[in-house]
Amino acid sequence: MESISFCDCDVIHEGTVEAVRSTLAGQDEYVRLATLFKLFGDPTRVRILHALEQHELCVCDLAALLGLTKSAVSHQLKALRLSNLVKFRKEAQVVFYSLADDHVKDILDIGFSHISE
Amino acid sequence: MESISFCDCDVIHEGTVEAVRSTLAGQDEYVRLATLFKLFGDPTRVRILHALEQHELCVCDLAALLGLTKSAVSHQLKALRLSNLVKFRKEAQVVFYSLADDHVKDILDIGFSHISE
DNA sequence: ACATTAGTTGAACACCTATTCAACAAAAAG
DNA sequence: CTTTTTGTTGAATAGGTGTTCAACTAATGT
Repeated sequence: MESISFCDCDVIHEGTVEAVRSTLAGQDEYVRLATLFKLFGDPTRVRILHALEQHELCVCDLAALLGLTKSAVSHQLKALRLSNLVKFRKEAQVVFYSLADDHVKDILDIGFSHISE
Repeated sequence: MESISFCDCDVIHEGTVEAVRSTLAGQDEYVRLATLFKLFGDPTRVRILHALEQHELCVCDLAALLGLTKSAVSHQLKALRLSNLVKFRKEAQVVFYSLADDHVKDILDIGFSHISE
């Protein structure tokens, strides 16, 4: 019993596992990747993002469009803002939100194309 | 006060909102979209998917590679299987998992390219 | 037959998350 | 100045999620 117990089983395909291991990224990268996709993993947020893909909108516009409270929209926009998926400009007391860059649209598009098959 | 209260505010840019509304998909589509992205929204699952992108692996391989129990891996693989993101073949008592199609790799790639900027 | 191993499963647990509510700041309008 | 409205925020609550644990099946080997 000299084997280091990485897991609860005798390892099977050692060569393959080591080959794959050398190609994997660090844990941090997967956390960042998951954090990104998690933002697309909520119906309300993808609706907000898809709406903003069409046109810049203020918080009230989004609330009216999606049937939500301003508070709910604002909370979600904060999450999207902190991850740099949306940007905003302030005009008087109205805050207009829009997509931060084309990457967001690309991710939405690839998702749409996947679910329609 | 004859206005229908879609939300807790007087609506602002009615024309824009209606224009955007006509381009949006049904709620079901956003739920499906979010369900898809949610599967990529967990560090363990994206590590599994990225490993399977390199080579097909059995449950023990994945457990050893990622430092997880077989149970934890199996639970995640079940979720990925039910959404048709991975497929499997059984050889004796060993179950080999691999990516279901190239779409999975495409989604991972676009995610990686987004976080590296 | 019996023991061992790969894999699955359901329940339990702790943790996270999305919406609601109430309170608040800031700008506009009266 | 006072009121109204957009927008943000923090606390609270309810629902969802990932891992662990124990029990189980199926296939292998002795």
